[in-house]
Amino acid sequence: MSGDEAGRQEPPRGNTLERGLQILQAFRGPGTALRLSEIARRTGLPKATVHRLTTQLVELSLLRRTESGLIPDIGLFELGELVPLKVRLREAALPYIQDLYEATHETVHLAVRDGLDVVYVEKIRGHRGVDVPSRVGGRLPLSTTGVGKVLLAFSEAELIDEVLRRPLRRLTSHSVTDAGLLQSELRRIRIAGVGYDREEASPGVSCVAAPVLVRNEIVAALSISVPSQRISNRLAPAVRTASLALSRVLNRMAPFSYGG
Amino acid sequence: MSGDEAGRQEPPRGNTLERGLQILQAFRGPGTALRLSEIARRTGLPKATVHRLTTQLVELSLLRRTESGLIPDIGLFELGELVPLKVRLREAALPYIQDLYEATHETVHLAVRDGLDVVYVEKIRGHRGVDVPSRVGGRLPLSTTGVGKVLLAFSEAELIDEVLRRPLRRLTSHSVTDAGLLQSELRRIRIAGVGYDREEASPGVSCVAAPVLVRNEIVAALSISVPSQRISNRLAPAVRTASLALSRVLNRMAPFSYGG
DNA sequence: AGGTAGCGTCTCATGCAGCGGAACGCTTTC
DNA sequence: GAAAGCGTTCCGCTGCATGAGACGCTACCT
Repeated sequence: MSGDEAGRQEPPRGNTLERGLQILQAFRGPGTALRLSEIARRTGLPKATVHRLTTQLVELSLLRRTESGLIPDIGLFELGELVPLKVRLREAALPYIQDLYEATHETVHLAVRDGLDVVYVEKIRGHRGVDVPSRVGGRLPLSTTGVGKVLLAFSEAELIDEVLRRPLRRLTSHSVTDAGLLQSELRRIRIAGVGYDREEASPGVSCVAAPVLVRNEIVAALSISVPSQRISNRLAPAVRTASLALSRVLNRMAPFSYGG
Repeated sequence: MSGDEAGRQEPPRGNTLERGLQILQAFRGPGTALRLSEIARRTGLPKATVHRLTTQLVELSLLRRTESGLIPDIGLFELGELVPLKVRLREAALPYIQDLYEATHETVHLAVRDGLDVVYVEKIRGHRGVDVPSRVGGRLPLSTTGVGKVLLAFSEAELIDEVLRRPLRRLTSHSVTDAGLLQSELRRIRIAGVGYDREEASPGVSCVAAPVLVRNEIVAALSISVPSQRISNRLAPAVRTASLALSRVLNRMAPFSYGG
């Protein structure tokens, strides 16, 4: 008999949509352009299948062929801009983000929570701003960033417990990995209305973050990231002012229109 | 016209990916949240099919159910941020866009060409900036906007002819609809290195645009939009400066990395 | 009350389109 | 010349997508 005792293989779930998505998500890893075989490797799909599906995706303008492989194309970008979470929230927040940038000339972030992750919605940077490794559309654990800790601090106790129960991931040597420490820090954040990140996500970079609350529910967080030596106590009031102003504006909008 | 082959009406091509995309694209129209029946109407797909596919899309985090209908969800946003055209180009351009904003405090646009359309890649706005109806990810005809005319002016003669051959769309009473007029304006743009839009896309709004050229090929355009009464001759040099600086930076990057 | 229109959901027989192992032709590398 | 990697194509099997239609529900009319 053939030794297929492993039974490892997924029962062939013929879900075309899911497979198409798998292929697109393969581009989340390192590298910009991927060759067909590389996609097959990352997704675990047979080469012939990847070939067929990518051909379709190219026709739909979601992927594009270049000499160095396939890359996500403009159609995918247009789809992404249909998401109210992104569009509406960003639109409302942008003027306040600009104020913040102009007052400090540092890198500004706008982020929301999804599951146990921070997802960055906007990132504004000038020439002088530090280039933190965050990416719009990228994810990081809640416990390792300024915005993450703020988003967590104002969430329901349930979610906080969930995070504390799990092992805390470490991005730098300064990352908080002790549950007790994190817990007391969350308490401090709730009182102060501001959270800090001291090189916990990226070496040499500190940041100050504040919550955006709508009807007492947290919907987003704003932050400023600076090289640690440039940290100053005039940053917190600036971030706090912006987050309060944005909160006030969002209160007047319909909840679903910003993705809540 | 008669060159069309017999296949007049699409026989039911069982292309799941295409249908999934159709459903997502239904959200391009007016309205944020769509009910299932409305999606069926817009796409022309049977209700049962839409039901099945939307269920899958929800599982994949591309759509989300709300009480007022389905809306695009965070997963779709994340996919959109995988597109180098958006990410790389934006990343490189952002500092210069910020300079431009800070110098003028007006609404700044970054756009590229796709086919015969302008596609907006970035839009930065403060409190004072006019709220033009453009949307990031949105499309407008090349001939009706400042960025569009600049993108066209520096394209191959082939493309220009193609546009001139077709009827020119009109967005306001000031829109250029005469091919001869447009042609001479394109010539002026090529000489001056700057293009103008005098209420041709939106009533009361004028704008100044400049090309971003890499190795003598146009890859994008920058613009500033202002209420017509605020138009001033110090805008053109500012836009020109930014576009030249950005061009210089992009020259040092690999072509495919910004979607070229 | 009934009547109607709209909504989302679920079923199920049918057949066709997705499936993927395998073979192919090509280039590059050793 | 062999081997390894690439993208492409073939083709028979079958499992899944398909969509008409029934169903239950709510809302809003008579």
